[in-house]
Amino acid sequence: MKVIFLGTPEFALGTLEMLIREHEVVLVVTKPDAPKGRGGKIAMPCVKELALKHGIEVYQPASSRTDEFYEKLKNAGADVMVTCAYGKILPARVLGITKYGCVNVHASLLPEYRGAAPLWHTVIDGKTESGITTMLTDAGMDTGDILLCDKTPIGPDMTMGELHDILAAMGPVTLRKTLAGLEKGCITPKPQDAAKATYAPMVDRDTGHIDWDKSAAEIHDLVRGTNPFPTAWSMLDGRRVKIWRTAVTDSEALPDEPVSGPGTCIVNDGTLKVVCGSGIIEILEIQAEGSRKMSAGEYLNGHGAKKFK
RNA sequence: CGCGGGGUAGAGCAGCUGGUAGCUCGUCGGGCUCAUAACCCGGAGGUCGUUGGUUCAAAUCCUUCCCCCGCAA
Repeated sequence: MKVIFLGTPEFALGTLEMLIREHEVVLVVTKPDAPKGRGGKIAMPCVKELALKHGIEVYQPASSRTDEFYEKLKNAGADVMVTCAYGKILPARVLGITKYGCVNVHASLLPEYRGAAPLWHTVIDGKTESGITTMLTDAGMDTGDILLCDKTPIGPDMTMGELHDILAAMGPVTLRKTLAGLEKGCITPKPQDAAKATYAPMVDRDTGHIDWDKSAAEIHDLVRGTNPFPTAWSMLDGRRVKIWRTAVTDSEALPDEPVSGPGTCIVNDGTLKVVCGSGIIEILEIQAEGSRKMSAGEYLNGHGAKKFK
């Protein structure tokens, strides 16, 4: 099939690769180049790099609501549009310009976790299962009819980054089946059960701010759900630290003396544990500002640890 | 030039109002012990990121470059 691909970040890479290999990608639409990283150097989306490597035309509009956008996509003469983490909403009139409509590859089990950041929220909420859902894009936010869905389990210590990689690899597989099914006409789109819908808003720095009043399990889920970005963080004795990896301790090994509430550190034998609203969490990997990430043991060799705030 | 912190023994840090370096962990040897990742004693290990300069003397002040990181976008 002739395909227009709309996507931006790394998550979309595998899917685009599959399309290039097995279909004819006539146009790649991605976000404009933007300042990135320290120093604010301008960088192109990685989807663009891949497209250019294969000599595919790249279109980077600032807005999708213009006539130019509409004309551009319509004139590409594609059979289907595929979106995968594009990052912009498509106006309804654009959705109808291709024979098979617009297929979205979404990283959650719809109708759960509609929206921009399903990967993060799935892990942060402590879910034990996720997957890839392909759907027919409609005017709403991930509200279209479901085509296919593949599931994958989430381990108790899996990070958002790990889930990202798993689902990024599953995306092309599910999409391949979806496109084949659409072509043969053997897929029946199923409406979503709106009553079960949940929403996954964008994550930012503040998403990773640890609230020590929460339970050890909730904090553990936040830590892995924000790893490697935006990373869970807290203030430890007045300095900002990122918490990279944690473990929920099963024992209630409280010290003899009474502790002064959530956030209190328990340092023992090169291990760093923290009292939470309920339960105790062990910090395995930590990073102070201006320093690289290190094990709790290494950190304790050079720093003290009294109280998180 | 977006703002800022930092590069000192294998690891993490202190020293930085100038006088050839110290702490915790690890490591090596010895001791104690029924035993130990515990404890005691002792040792090895650093051209203090790089360049140039100031000075009788620089890890410590100024300068060049390289690298790491936090924040902001």
